[in-house]
Amino acid sequence: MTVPEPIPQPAARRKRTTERRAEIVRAAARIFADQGYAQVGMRDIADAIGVRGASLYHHFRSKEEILYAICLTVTREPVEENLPLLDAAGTPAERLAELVRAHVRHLLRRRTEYLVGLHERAALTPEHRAEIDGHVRHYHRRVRDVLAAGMRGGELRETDPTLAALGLLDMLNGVSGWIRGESDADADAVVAAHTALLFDGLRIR
Amino acid sequence: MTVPEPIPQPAARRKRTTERRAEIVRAAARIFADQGYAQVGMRDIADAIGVRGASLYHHFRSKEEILYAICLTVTREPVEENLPLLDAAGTPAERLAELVRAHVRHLLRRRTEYLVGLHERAALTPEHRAEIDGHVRHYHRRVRDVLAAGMRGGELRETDPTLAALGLLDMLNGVSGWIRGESDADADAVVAAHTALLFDGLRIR
DNA sequence: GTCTATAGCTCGATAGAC
DNA sequence: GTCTATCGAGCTATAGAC
Repeated sequence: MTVPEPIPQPAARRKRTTERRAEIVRAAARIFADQGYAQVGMRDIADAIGVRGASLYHHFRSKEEILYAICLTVTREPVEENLPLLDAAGTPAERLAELVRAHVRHLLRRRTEYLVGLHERAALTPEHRAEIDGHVRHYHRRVRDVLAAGMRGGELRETDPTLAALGLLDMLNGVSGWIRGESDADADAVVAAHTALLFDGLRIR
Repeated sequence: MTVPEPIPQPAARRKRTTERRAEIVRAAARIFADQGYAQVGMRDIADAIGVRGASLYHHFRSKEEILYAICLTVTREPVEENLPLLDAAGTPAERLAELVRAHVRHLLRRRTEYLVGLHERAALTPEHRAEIDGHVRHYHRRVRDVLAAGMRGGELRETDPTLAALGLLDMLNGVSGWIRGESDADADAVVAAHTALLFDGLRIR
C-alpha cells in the first residue's frame, strides 16, 4: 500500500485559529490606541504579529471587524460580567460600589481596548455601531435604575438619576485615559478615591 | 481712451481670509465629529462649504493643521478663559464651582470641537501633540492645586488631589458626549446636577 | 494558514491658469 | 482666492500558489 504520509507543516507557520484571532485583536488594539484606527494599515497589524497583511483576512473579513471585536470587549463584556452585581444582596449604594470596583478592574485589564472602543466608534458600520450603542445604553440604564432605587429608599440624595448615571460612568471611563499598572490592587487605589468622591463628595459637611 | 474695466469677480467667489478660516474649522469639526478625522477627506470639507479641495490649501497648509486649530479651541481657550476664575475672590470651593460652570458653558458652545479635540489627538504631529498636551496638563494642575488648597484650609475632604482633579475633569469633559441644547441655561441644568454630585456626593449622611 | 502579487481605489498635496 | 488637472503614495481587499 502506498498511502502518502501527511506532509508536516513547519510549526512556526501554524497557529490555532482562535488564539490567532485573540492575538490579532490584542495587537490591533495596542496600535489603534497609539496611532488612531484609520492611521493604521492592515500591514501594521500584520507586522506586529509577524505575518503578511493578506493573512489577516483568513481570520477577519475586514479591518472594521477587528475594531468591532475590540468594541464588543468593552461594551458586551461589562454588561455580562458587571451588571449581575447589581442583582446581588445589599443596598443600592452597596451594589453600586461593587459595580464601580468591577468596572475599574475590568477597565484596567482591558485598558487599550477601552481607549479604542471609547473613541473610535464612528468607524463602525451602522449595524455594528447600533449594536455597540445598544450595549452602552443598556449598561447606563441599569446604573440609572439602581440610583433611582437608592433615592426612593432614602439612601441616596435626590437628583436626576439619568444625569447622575452619565456623570458616574463618564468619570469611570475617563480612568482609561491615565491609569497605570496591571494588577487589581492598582485598580483598587483608584476605586477607593473615586468611590469616596462619588458617594461622599468633595466638600466637608 | 481704452482703459479696460477691472473685471468684477463674482461676489460668491470671494471671501475674506479670516472668516474663511473660521468657516473651514467649523465645518471640519462637524464632519470630523460625525465620521472621525481620518475617514474624512479634504474634498468632504470643501464640499461642505462649497469650494474645491485645492482651495483649502490657501488657508491651511495641511489637513492636520485644521485639526490642530480645533484642538487649540478646546485646550488653549479654556486655559485662557476659565483659569482666571481660579484667581478670583472666594473660597477654593466657590472658585472651583465657578470654573465648573464656565467649563460646561464653553463646552456646550464648542461641543463639536470638544468631541474632536478629546478623541483625535493621536493624529496630530508630535510637535502639535506636545503643545496640546501641555495645555491640558496645565489646566489639570491648576484644578489640582485649588483642590489641594481647599483641603489644607479644611473646606474640602482630604483625598489625593491629583486623582480628584482627574475624576472631576473626566466627568465634565464627558458631558460633551451627550449634552443637548445651545444656551447657557441648557448648560446650567447640567452644571447644577454635576456640581451637587461633585461637592455633596450621592449618599445622604 | 500563510504566502506573493496586484487590482482598484482614494487620498493629500502641488502646479499653474484666471 | 478659487479653479482645473494631476501626481504619486498608500490603502483595503482579492486571487491563487503552496
